[in-house]
Amino acid sequence: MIPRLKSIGEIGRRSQVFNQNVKITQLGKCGRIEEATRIFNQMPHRNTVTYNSMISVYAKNGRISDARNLFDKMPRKNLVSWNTMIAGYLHGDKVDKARELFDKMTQRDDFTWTLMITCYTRKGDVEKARVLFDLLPEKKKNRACWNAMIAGYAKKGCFGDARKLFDEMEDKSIVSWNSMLAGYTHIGEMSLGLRFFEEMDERDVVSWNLMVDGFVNAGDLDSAWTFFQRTPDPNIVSKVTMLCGFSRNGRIMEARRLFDEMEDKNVVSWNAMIAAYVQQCQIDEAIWLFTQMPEKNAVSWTTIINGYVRVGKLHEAEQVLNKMPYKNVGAQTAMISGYIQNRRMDEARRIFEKIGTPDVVCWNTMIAGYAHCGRVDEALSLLKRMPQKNVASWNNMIFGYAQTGQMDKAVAVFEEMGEKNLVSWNTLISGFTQNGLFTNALTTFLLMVQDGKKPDQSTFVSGLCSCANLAALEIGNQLHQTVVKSGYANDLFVSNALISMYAKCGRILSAEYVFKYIDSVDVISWNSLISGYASNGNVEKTVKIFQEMTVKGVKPDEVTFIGVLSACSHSGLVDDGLNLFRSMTEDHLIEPVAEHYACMVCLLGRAGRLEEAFQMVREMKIEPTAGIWGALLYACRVYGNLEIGRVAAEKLSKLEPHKSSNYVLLSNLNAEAGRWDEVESTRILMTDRGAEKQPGWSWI
DNA sequence: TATGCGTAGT
Repeated sequence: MIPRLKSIGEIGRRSQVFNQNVKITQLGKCGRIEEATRIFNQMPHRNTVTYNSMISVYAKNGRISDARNLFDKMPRKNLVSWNTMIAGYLHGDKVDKARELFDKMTQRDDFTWTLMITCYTRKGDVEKARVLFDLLPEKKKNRACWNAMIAGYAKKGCFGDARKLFDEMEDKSIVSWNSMLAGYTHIGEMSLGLRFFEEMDERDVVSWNLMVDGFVNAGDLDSAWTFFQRTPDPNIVSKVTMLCGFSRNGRIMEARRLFDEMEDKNVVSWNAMIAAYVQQCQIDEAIWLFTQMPEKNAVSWTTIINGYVRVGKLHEAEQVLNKMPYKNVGAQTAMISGYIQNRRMDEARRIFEKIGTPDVVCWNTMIAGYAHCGRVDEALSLLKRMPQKNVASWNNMIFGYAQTGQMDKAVAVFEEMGEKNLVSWNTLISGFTQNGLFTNALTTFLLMVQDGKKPDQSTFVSGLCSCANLAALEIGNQLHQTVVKSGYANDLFVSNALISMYAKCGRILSAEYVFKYIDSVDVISWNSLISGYASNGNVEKTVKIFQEMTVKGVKPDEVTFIGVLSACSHSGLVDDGLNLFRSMTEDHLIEPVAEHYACMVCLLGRAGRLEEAFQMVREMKIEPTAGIWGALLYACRVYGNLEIGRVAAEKLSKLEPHKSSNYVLLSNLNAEAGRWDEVESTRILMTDRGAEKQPGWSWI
């Protein structure tokens, strides 16, 4: 009797453990980690599967350290426990940790190998993945390993290597075909993708989804929609893919219709819909959906925090973060970005320091924050502390140095870093351009192309801007041809840079030609053309285009007025200039900046109306810059006004103590007035301050 | 009932 009773108890206990294990896994799949944890903690008996399930739940929900703690303290590990922990590291992007466990294992199965290979391919390190693949004994090489390796190559765009393995593979599965297809669609090679898709022996819903996603990413929403509608049995992923396609193209109504028609909504589809509204800054609708959704996960909370950050409601974002049941790194990073966007670096830093193990995105956000506000030293000290840097970490540092004009250090970082991506090159090139090192910018452009990188919008804009400033028409022309060949001819930013380049190289008709062929011009296009005519000295055309712009309902901005006012100044149209200046402040409510004042001082000064110019400088709301005093001093020199000239020279000697031209102007002014003693003292002052006159250098 | 390969959401 007694043994039988005991065994019934045993059976009951086992089935209870079994059921609870299932429950833990199910809860984990819905992101209900707290409930899973509670069940786990309250279980009177646990077996190895219980621990493995709980580890997997933690790892897949971003709580990798909780997973590891459990792994370390569990009583009896089996091979699945080790594999699950490696899978956790794969999920959390921690290759080194995964490799550490992999190396410690005394026994490995096909799961172990596939996991480790995938760890490397996710990082794009196909070489290391291939080493493992080749090390793997033939009898353990199953389809999953092959597929992982093929997918690794394909995603990196190594179609040759992928195809070679694919052709070698004997028992191809639908996953093998889809892995190849994903390579094409991911890179945006949609014509190759389409050809491969048509060659496929069998297709499943994933194949169709890949095509839809590929077309969405390529911006071809019509084809995406066609493929979506042709999909035999669209699943939730198909619908979310299409929904995001609409959302990314601002077609929120169509996205919403798709969402409303979905009968099988899950947490991802809710999150996607919420994200769509966040992207449109329709935070109220996002919040409404958030309150309505049946299950929320970390992504839902993070999306809402991001939404509030986007519309500048930091206080609300803080409240959401406080209410969030388990604050993951992603959500805290969203909050950090919010503080950074509002220049509240100390608060950003406080949150950052509280996070136990910030991930690479979080570190990079912080570093980028410091770089953007010019606090490069703090950025650098974080970079040094960072356990694992990626390309973006280094890129942020390059950006920081470029921002603060330290191009030598930017170059040093660029040379020190290992793998460089397009952003690394672009950051360096635009850094050179912004710091006036135009030749370096163009040389780097060339090196980049030689390195096999394809220039993009940003590269072309920097390159063209450099040509503009160097008046390098020939290179500019070559760049224009490359722009057309690379398919950026319809890009607004590139077109604007082309207008500017042609205008500054004196080819105003070419500039106008580019302007005419832009689909929808923006204020920058108009400004480029206006400044182009202004700097070519054609005041009639400048004003005419300005009028055309206003007639077409484009609102001029401060740059527009710099162009128009400088044209007036060059042509001596004093009254027109004064009227425009008044219209700018009174009709267009544009607060004048230093450049506007410099134009006005120049305008009045050239006309000899020095008193008015001086009065304008004294009455300006902002601190006069060296450029403004310089313009005044120059005018005083021309008209021999010693009194105002001295004031201007005095200010200039404080603002630019090392610039020789300032002293030369004052000295010439004194000489014309016959004040030879002053001439001498100015020259002594100039030598004392170390301002050397450069031969052949003129103020203009 | 726990772990791997191809598709969706921050």
